[in-house]
This record gives sequence, C-alpha cells and structure tokens, in this order.
Amino acid sequence: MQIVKETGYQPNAIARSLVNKQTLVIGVMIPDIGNDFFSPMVRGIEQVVSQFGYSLFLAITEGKLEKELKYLQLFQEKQIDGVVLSGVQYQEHIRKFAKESGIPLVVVGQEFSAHQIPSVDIDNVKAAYDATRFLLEKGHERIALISAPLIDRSAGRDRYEGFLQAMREAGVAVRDAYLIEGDFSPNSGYESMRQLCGVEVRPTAVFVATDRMAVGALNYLLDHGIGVPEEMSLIGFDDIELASLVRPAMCSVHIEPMQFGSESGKLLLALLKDEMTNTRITIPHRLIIRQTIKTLNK
Amino acid sequence: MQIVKETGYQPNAIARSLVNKQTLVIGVMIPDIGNDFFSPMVRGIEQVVSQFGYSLFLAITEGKLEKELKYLQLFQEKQIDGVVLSGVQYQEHIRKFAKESGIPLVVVGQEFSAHQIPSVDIDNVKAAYDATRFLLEKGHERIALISAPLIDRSAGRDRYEGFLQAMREAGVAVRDAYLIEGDFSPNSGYESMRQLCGVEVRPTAVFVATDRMAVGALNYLLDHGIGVPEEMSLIGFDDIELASLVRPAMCSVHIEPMQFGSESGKLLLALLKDEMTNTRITIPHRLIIRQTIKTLNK
DNA sequence: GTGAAAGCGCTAACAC
DNA sequence: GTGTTAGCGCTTTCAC
Repeated sequence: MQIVKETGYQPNAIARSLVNKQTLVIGVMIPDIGNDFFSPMVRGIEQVVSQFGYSLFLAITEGKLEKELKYLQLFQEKQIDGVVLSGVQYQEHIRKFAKESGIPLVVVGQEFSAHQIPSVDIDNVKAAYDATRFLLEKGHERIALISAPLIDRSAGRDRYEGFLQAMREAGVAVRDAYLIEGDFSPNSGYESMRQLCGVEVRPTAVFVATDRMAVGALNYLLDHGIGVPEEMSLIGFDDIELASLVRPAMCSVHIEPMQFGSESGKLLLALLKDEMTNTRITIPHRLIIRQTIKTLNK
Repeated sequence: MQIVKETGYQPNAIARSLVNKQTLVIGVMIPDIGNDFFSPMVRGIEQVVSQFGYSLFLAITEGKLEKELKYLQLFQEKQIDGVVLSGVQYQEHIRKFAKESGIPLVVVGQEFSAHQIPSVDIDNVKAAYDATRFLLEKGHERIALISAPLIDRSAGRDRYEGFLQAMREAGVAVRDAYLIEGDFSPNSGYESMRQLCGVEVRPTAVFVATDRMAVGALNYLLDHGIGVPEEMSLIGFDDIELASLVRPAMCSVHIEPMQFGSESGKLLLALLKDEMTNTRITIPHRLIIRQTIKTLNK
C-alpha cells in the first residue's frame, strides 16, 4: 500500500471493464447541448448516476441521422452500460437498437412506450389544455395558437391537441387564421405574430407552444407598439429562464427539465439492476402567472 | 464477412483500447452545462474531434473541488486520451494533473500559460477596454462598472482592468460609488443597478461585465421607468442570445463560444499527434451595437 | 489466509 | 498471404 502511494499507481478501468463486462458509463444522446431543455436534463442525469459511480458519454447528434447511427454503434462498441436519449428524429433505428443491443435504454420527452421502451415525459396535451383553459377562464374567446412543428409529437401535435380540446370543450370556435405553425425559433414566433395581427378580427390572446417562439411573438408586439397584455395576452410553454427575464415577464407552463434527467437517471439505474422495466413516468407541470395575461370582462 | 453480418458482430472497443493504449475519447470538464458559454463550447469541441473518431466524456463539476478531483482521477483510470477543461476553481490540482498524468490538456477561458499549459481565451482586458472606449467616444464620462467577481481572473479582474485602463487613458476619473461587484446572476445586476441609481450623481452609462447581469440591470431600469438608452446607456459582455432577444436589444461584446471549443479541439488534436505544444490561442472579439447606447453631445 | 494461473476480446508479432 | 500466439491489466478461480 505504501508502494501504491509512492509510485502513484492508478488502476486501469479499461482492463477492469474488459473482465467485469461493465464500464460504468452511460451514454446520453441528444441533438443539441446548448438548449434550455437538454442541458438541464443532462445535469439531472449526471447528478443521479454519478452517485452510483457512473459517468457520462455524451453523444451530440445535431439532429442528423448519420450521427445518431454512428453513436448508437459506438455505444455498443464501447460497451456502454445504459443509454438515455432525447430529441430523436428517426425512431426506427432506436427500436432496432433497443431490441438487438441488449443495452438498457430510456427515452425522454418522446412517446416510445408503444414500442415497449421505458420513457419519461410530461402530459403535453393536458398541459396545453390547462394553458388554454386558463385563457378561457380569464374571459378570452378569440384565442390563437402558434404551434411547434406538427411532425413533432410532444411539443407539436400533443400541445396542438390540448389546445383544441380546451376550445372544443368550452364550445368556442377556432378560426383557421388563428392556427399558425412555427418552427421553434424566436423569429418564427415574431413572424407568426405579424400574421396574427394582420387578421381582420385580431385575437385577444395567443398560446405559444414554446417560450422561445413566445418571446419572438412578444417582441413583435413590443416593436409595433401593441400593448401587452392590454391589447394582447400571451402565454408560452416550457418556462425557460428567458420567460422571466423578459419584460413584461411572460406567463408560461412550467416544467422542470432537470427532473426529466433525474427521473430518467433513476429509471435507468433501476433497469441496470434488473428491477422493473417498461415503465412510463409522467412529470408534473404547472402554470406560472406573470404579467402577460389580461382578465377580460365579457 | 458474411458471418460478420449474420451474427451482428460488433467489435469490442474496450478490448481494443486495452492493447492499443488509446481510447479515442477526450474528457471535457466544466462546472455547468446549462450555460451560454460552456454548452456551445462543448459543441465546438465535439464538432472537431468527432471528425477524427474521438468522442466525449463529460465531466460536470458544479464548481465543486471534490468533483474536480474525482473526475481528474477518473480521466486517468479510464485512460482518456486528452482533456479540455474550463471554469476550473482550483488551479493547483490541475497543474499537478498536467505534470503527472501525461495526458494532453488544454484549458479554455482561463489563464494558465504561466504554468506551461496550452490555453485558448479572448483578450479580456482589451475587450473591456474597447467597450469602455466606445462609451467614452459616445460622449459619456460618468461611466459605471458592474463587474464580475474579482476572484475570477478572466471575467472579473481582466475586464475590470480593461475598464480602468480606458478610463485612465481618457483622463476621466472614476468614483468609488461607480464600481460595483456582481456575482454573475441577473439578480445581482438588478441590485447593482439599484445601487447605482441611488448615487447622488447618477452615471449616464454602465458597462456590465456579463450579459446575464446586464439583463438584470436593464430590468431594474425598465421596472422603474428609467429610459434606456435616454437616461441610461448600457453595454454588456458575451453577446449571449438573450442580449438580442431583450427589448431594447442590448449592446454587447461579441465572442463566439463555439469557436473556443473548436480551437481547443484543434489544439488538443495537435497535441495528441505530438505536434507543437505550449501554445496560447487568442479568439477575436467585437462590439455589437444595438439599442442601449445613447450618443451624448458634450 | 496468500499465491499462481486462466481468461476477458482484441492487436501485433511471428511464423508457415 | 493465412494461421497461430503472446500479452494489454485486471478479476476470479483454484490450489496451497
């Protein structure tokens, strides 16, 4: 033991992994790291798995299929113990990976449970329903929606459905001109709001499916002297820091990205111990009321 | 080869690494991943090293010494090929690591070159000098500084020095009450601005050492009906997306965090091939003029 | 208890 | 060229 200290001996984890068939590393595959959802998520994963000796292998795909495939293979070659992935474009390869690799896998923020893959997500349709309901309760009826791309199941389709559901339930019709599809960027929010303001009968409120687009929408109003919330109410989704930093501070649907990470980390850890399987975890959400919603007296 | 396909054979990179003494992974150690500087930096690293077959091992330290030490050791145990680190608190251990581990290392956004460690950074004092100089040229003389914590060499001390240097050179005195030290948070910017507005002779402009604090400062002004830039000019530093998303859009010193990553990736790659050593790379910066600076006629 | 040996899956070096 | 073997640094097994 004295010799160990004197020579500065460091055990070789590679050799150990070779015999133990366990690398103590978990792979995290995401499209982008500079993102208000993915980066706290990664932190959440790190926080829980590091307590059990695991470290992270980061796979940034930039949303490219080729990189997704490359990293999926790398996960196998490097004998990764488990993987959590999010924001995947092409589900087919993931399913194949899940079946053939034998590596425990959990998916975050995406619907995969139909394929027997454990996942953690929020209830997007319920959350969008809640946001819309809130606008309705404040007396708004001419409510528009700036949605995320509808090919995106969670942020796009599900939130779109939740919006429609609330409107339908309240018995208020929604005009086609009030339904606009953005592309996630602040700029698309800006342009969508420009369109909305050009409609003959302008809406009194808009639900924007992501905060980044909502800030763009807000900026259009600010830049054109349209009072918020006096002339137009606004509620976003995600409650990223930006929502509270902007003025007027924006109403939003709060979710906790770090919680997605910690929950998926826990799920994966359980999978690695062969405990349970095929679970689906739903993270709670809540409305955050700030300055961008006006109460209308009908 | 047919058999290979039929059996779905995957080579075992662990075994390969054991004999090759090369893991093709590079370690990235940062305090926080949800950060407008670190996350694009990581992306920059990934983009260049992935082209050469390397992947990333992510070490998130949360600024804790214990985690820094743990990961430094893990880097050795896991036979990481190279490491890039940023935002390190305790330099002593890094130096020791650099000398004893034999693992190529590059440091980003921090001054380490005195210790023979390759680094990439901007010229913080020059950048702060330029920002201050710009304010001076616009006719301002009562200029305040909201600095980052002065224990931080790059964002704190260096930018502080650059500010003073420009003021001294212009021959304009700076009052003690105009020098406030923030803590990086938007809220500290908010409170610092409150202090500044309470001074008998209010400044006409303030240079804020980071955009996040600058947004806090801006919000104080907005919340208290103080016109920006009519009554108070503002320039931030970093040019994070937030700076352009806020209204009025903020002037800032632009740096390209991704470039820090790609440059450090290139440097590390060179080190791994035994090309050069002990280099120091300086990333250029530039002023971004938006809506928060007023021109004064003296 | 302490010590020697086998083997994890690969690559390199050596034969044939 | 094709085939065999040694050995990377560790853990586990088996003998003593």
